[in-house]
Amino acid sequence: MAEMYIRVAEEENEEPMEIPSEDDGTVLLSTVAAQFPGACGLRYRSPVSQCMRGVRLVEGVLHAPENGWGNLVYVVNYPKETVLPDNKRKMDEIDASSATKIKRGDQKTSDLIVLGLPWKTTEQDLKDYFNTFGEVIMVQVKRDVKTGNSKGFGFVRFAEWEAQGKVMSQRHMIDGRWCDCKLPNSKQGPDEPMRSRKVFVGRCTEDITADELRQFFMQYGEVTDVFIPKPFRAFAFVTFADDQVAASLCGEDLIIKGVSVHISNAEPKHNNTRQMMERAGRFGNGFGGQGFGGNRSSMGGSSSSMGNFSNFNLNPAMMAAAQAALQNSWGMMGMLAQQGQSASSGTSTSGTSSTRDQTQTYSSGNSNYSSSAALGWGSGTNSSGSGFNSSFGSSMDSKSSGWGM
DNA sequence: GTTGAGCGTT
Repeated sequence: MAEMYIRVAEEENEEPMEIPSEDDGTVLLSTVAAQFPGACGLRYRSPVSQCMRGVRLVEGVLHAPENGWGNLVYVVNYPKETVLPDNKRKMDEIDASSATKIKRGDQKTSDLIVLGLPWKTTEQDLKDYFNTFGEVIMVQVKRDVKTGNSKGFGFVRFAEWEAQGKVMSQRHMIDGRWCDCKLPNSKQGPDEPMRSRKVFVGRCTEDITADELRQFFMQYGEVTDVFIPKPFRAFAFVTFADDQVAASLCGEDLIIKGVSVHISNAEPKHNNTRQMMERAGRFGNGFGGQGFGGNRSSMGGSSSSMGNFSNFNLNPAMMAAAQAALQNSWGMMGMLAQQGQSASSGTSTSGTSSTRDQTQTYSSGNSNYSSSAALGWGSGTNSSGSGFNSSFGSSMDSKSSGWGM
């Protein structure tokens, strides 16, 4: 497709500016932001539905609607104003979010996790499938060491960034099942603590599909994930590329397909050791976002960390115990309720929902427990943390925040 | 009916 121009304006009935597309017919968000600083996306009024529609945005690349860009006027989206206590920080955040940080050229590919693979899928199958998107330089299917059975997920790596972007932007039918490709947890970029990119969407009705949610929320900014629990539970999660967008929606009641849904903060998912460690740390003793494992640079500072441990009544042995307890998702309750039972997993899939027809029992080395009390350190109640509030407000470096939702 | 699946033996 040849280069062309699309018409972009700040408001629907303002005079549009012509913005160049790329050779492949896409438009870079950075190109838009060059004319409209701070822009985070585009929307347009659908001639058919007369509703505003979001333009698909993937990895900083805007994709034309189904029938091409046409002659429509596209309206610039900006992150919604958020109420923050001090102005300076707000300015910083707006600067950082203006798409200027999307540089082309230094975009290296990384492994992508492929979730939902059929048990029978082999590495050769994966390679054959993904080769249609670009040069595949690595595939893996993760298998149980003992049995050799597939664990139902794998990894793929492309030579080209563009292929990676394309693959992450869609779902994949592989050997008869829908699969999702995402950045693995280990590769998720640094994120400030307490700044979730994900929102909780309450009061959903069953007829609202994942795709409709994505289409709807695109008007506010790039949507990177949509999750609808299965079976139906009247809520969903929507993840944005930009935490400001997520924050700006919290507390709102929005109307989707005539249904009033309520947007609020997504509580951290509560099954990850690192997350729970940090949580536990804050909860119990005001040790702050540092966490126990301490793989961050700021920790090896001058005032010895051992000194800290004794101050807070934590010695390495206790940490090891805590670590062990937190390895399973029942935490301390699990330690008390050590009667091994096996549990079989339910099934659900992100994106457009599908069914995992092959049932699987996820049993790990440490047994699963029957106790049913989920640990309640979700809502950051507790007071003891005078040290807590002070610690995360300002600029702690945060490699992996553990907020990795 | 308002808080989610699964994440890498190197």
